[in-house]
Amino acid sequence: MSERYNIKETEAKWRKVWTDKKSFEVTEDPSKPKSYVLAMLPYPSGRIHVGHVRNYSLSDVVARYKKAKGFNVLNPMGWDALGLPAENAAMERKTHPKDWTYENIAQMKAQLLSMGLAIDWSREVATCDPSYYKHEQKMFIDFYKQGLAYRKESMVNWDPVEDTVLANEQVVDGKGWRSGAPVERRKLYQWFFKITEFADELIKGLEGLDRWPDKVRTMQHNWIGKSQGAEFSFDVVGNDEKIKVYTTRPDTLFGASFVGLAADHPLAQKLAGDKKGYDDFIKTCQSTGTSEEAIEKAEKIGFDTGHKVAHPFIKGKELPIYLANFILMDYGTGAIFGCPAHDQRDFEFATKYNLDIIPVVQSPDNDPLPYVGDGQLFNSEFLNGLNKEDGIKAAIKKLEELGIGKSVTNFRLRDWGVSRQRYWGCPVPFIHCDTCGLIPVPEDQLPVELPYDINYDKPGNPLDRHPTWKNVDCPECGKAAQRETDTCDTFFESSWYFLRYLDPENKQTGFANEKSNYWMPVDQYIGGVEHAVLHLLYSRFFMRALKKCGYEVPDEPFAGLFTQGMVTHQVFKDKDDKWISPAEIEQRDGKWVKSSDGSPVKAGAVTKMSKSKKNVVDPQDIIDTYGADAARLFILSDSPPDRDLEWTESGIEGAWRFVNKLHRTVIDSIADMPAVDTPKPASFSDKAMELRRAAHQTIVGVADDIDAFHMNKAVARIRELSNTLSGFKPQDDGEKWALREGYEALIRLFNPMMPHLAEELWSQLGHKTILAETSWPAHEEDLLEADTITIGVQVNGKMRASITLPAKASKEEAEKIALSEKNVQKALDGQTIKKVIVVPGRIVNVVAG
RNA sequence: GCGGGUGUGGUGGAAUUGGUAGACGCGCCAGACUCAAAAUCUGGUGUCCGCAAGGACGUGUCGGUUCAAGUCCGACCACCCGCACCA
Repeated sequence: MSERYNIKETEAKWRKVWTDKKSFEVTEDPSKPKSYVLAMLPYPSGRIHVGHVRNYSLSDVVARYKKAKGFNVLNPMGWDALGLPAENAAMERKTHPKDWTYENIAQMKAQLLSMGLAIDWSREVATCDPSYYKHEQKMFIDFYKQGLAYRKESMVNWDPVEDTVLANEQVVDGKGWRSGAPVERRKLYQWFFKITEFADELIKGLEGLDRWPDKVRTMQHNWIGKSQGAEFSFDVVGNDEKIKVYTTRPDTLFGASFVGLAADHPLAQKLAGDKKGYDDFIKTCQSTGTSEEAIEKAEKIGFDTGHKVAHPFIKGKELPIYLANFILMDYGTGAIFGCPAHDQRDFEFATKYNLDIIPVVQSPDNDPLPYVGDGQLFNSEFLNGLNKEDGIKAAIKKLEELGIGKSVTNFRLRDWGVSRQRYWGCPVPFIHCDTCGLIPVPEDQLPVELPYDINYDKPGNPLDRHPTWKNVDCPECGKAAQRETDTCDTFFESSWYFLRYLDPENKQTGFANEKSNYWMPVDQYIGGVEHAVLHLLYSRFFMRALKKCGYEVPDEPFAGLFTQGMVTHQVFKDKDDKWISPAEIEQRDGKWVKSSDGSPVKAGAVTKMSKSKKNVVDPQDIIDTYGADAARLFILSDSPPDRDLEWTESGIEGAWRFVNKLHRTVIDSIADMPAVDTPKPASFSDKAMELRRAAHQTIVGVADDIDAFHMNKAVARIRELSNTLSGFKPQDDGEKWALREGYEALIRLFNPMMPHLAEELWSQLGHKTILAETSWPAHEEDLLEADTITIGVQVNGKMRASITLPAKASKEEAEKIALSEKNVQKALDGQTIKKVIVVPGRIVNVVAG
């Protein structure tokens, strides 16, 4: 009987071996194909969560697998260390964002190390380090010089009590999360990156990303939201003002019954500022959140300015001008014409304010209004009889002839607002001088470092009220000037970090071009689907922007992308209807009760892990109890990686049992195996051949599954082969040899998932090499085909029997065997056979009647 | 509101992309070992009828195409996620 597997000691032993041998540290090697495997870098919150374990288990499988397949694999790790949570923690716990962050990094690094990841830690970066953000300050200035960074006024959520800008997530039910005061919308001067300059290129680039999930490409496509339409101006009746509108449906212009302006449209104040109720209306609009969701969901309200515009096509017709809360100043021109008969929102608005609803498009199926589909135009003078497409063209042509409009391409994509009025971010490297204006910080004065001595006693931005930090001499004229106190959105850091890994020693100039040329683009990027748009789009924008500034980078940063699903867990409530952690409960007689006092517990839905619902599992507890291999295995089993994974106690226990069982059966089987490197026998028994086929088919199957990210299927195959091997009792030398061959293959196949156990067993089997430096097992082509197969036989499409026949049997043979089967005869019951369909290797279907 | 996704046994999920639905795992049931328990091992396990052989039903719902549909087409239903200052 073998000794029990000592997981803790063994796992630590092998991690030390990998570290000592620097197994995962790499350099550029042009003689080998490279593979840059990258997991999204974590935010250092303090503890790793199960989502991290899933992410890094996946990237580790890919990294180890690719390495075994002969690739020069780079798999780095770093810390997305700037951001809001550090400041919240600092305020709550009277600590400093920097101290809090670095403590968290130390803790989380220890946790990640315990997972046994094949990471090149020599390249580790933390984005809060001035040696990191120095480079982005340089980039920021480069962007500015190329016209890719600029300042303009923009709307923010403003907390009037805290005197600060609020993130959308800090707005709860329209109120500041801390102060509880109703949130206002305010305009502020802010920095923007001109992502819209590349809108078209970013759409076109999506076509080439064939190793990205379709859904992410679709989401980005829709996010950029290219639309073709017309822009034209209405004359305001009674004064010289013009209102420029954007529309994708100029063909419905004869159905227009009003013109709508965004509440913050430049003309709004002028047209309606003196009217009764205007201030209240603006206030109501400002109390709505700034998120698109909040605006779209809010009840559609309007304000009649009392002014009118002239219809450009219909002489003498005038349309009322309304302010409306559903019109976005950021999209199009911030003004629309409303055609209630053919637009859902306009329809609701017109119904509410009793405006005309004039149908001009005939629905072929007489659909009810509003009808947004294609159809023949009517009530539309020169457009009558045309369809939508031709109508749009004709309407634009007319607008052009009248000299009031033109065809335009519009994007939903807005420029990226990067200003944050917070401390724990990369300082925007600019100086405001009363004489010289806005001046970039000279390169030799970079980085602009964050001051350490700050306080959170007062509301607002700590940089803004710091006694000395913002005082600086103007680099141009030398007079007293002030630093920009805005910091950057933390998406800035994550937009280029994968370049920073490529040249870790070079702290001065960022990334060297030769090195980035070797490693870029990232071959396999892995992370949460929640980044489908922002982070992944910003990174794509960055490559193009950097290129424009002369940096040598590819257009597309990530050649392959995989987005993993969330990790979920069941939620529970105690007898007082309060959320209760799964760690505090247990099952007794099939019912959930609180462990401490046996009181009843209600089981709820399976949802995303969240602290507030207390359904969070700490992976460190799991690793400490079951070991890293079991944790990794569980998370890779069962659920396909792109779908949500439900965390269950029984699941992790099952994985742990398998780890132990593998260890036990391999150790117990050593006695049945020949010594390591025993030459292959000349011949094998049928039983041995069957075993060898199973092993070789599994080698190919697991590789295919990993290539396709079907880790759950790869694990299932490994378990199948393990079951086959553990039930095999060898009788002769050939069978013994086949058993060793099978186990050695098995160990190499599960090495990417359970690397500690694999190394241990590999060494127990007598190998002096380590698996981290051992190749993927080779397969023999002629062992991939079975010699007999079993296929089904249908009669009139219903399964009636299954037959076993040689794999190479002809159609005729298959038909003959099928028809002679007694259940087939019975099902035929003397009917005439009309047709027999034979799909070789698949099925026989007898059609009779 | 807009956009995206998912739906198969008690349960997580397989199904070579139109060809034996339920691989593999979890759970459950029975048995072996044990004074007992744990661990481990063996067998069973979609539902209904049947002692069995076997039969009927079965992939969210309804309809269609096909020799053959979880897979293709049409219409619905339910749930989940994202929406630009969370990372």
